Amino acid sequence: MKAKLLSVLAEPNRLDIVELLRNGPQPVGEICNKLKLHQPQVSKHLNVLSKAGFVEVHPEAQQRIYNLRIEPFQEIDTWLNSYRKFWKDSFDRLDDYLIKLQEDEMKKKGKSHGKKK
Amino acid sequence: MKAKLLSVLAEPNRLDIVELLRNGPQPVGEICNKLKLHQPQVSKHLNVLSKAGFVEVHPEAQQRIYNLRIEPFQEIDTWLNSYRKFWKDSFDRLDDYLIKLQEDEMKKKGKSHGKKK
DNA sequence: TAAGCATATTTCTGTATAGGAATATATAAA
DNA sequence: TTTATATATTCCTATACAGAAATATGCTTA
Repeated sequence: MKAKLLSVLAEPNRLDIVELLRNGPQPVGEICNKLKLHQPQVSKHLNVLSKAGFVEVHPEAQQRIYNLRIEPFQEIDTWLNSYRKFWKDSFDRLDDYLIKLQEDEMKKKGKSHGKKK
Repeated sequence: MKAKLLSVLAEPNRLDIVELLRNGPQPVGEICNKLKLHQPQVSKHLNVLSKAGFVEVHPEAQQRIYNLRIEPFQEIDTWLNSYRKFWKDSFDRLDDYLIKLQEDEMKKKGKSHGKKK
């Protein structure tokens, strides 16, 4: 995972553009109108998004229709996966803690759900 | 989803710190050594991470042990969810396209898997 | 209380980049 | 071929922020 990929989405207007494009492909003008941004800025942001692989463009007459590409999101998803193990461990530890409380308090019945340690 | 959250991870050294903390809690000095960073910079990055909720600290004698918190990652995960629908639609459209090719080519058997349109 | 280690904070500087304004390019229509 | 529309590009400026160096704070032990 490169920080560069995240930095592209870390700019508020750029993130807005990406979120807008979730609804489907849009020409530049539409994006300007909906987000109340000036055209040159939108073009520049789209250029950055394009270089990072977040969007692709399809010319249509004088318009240029931009749409999202899934690959970078999948890359982020894959990266997040390496943290899911960490979450699970966290929950295991919480689980251990709750079970310990339970045992300390009443020492009567064993655990009812999975526990690793 | 706030761009602010992503911007915190978009800084390379900060991302490195986060990735390091996946392996477990670490005192500041350890982080400095392992990442070859100067202590004041690490403290400042940790401060940013802390304010954004990515880490929490537990003092231990003169040391301060930092560890990851799961909430911001869950937030990112939730945000990514809203793009999974988009992926699915993308795959559906690819599916449609492949099916259409297939039909155009041989017009014999119907589809064998889910199709929305 | 003094001394030592671990960490935090402050100040300064350089750099990257987002936005504004003007202009260039490309396609379509008259 | 001129004009209009849609988008891209260039140049400039201001701001945010990461790193360096120096210093401050806090905890521990003698």
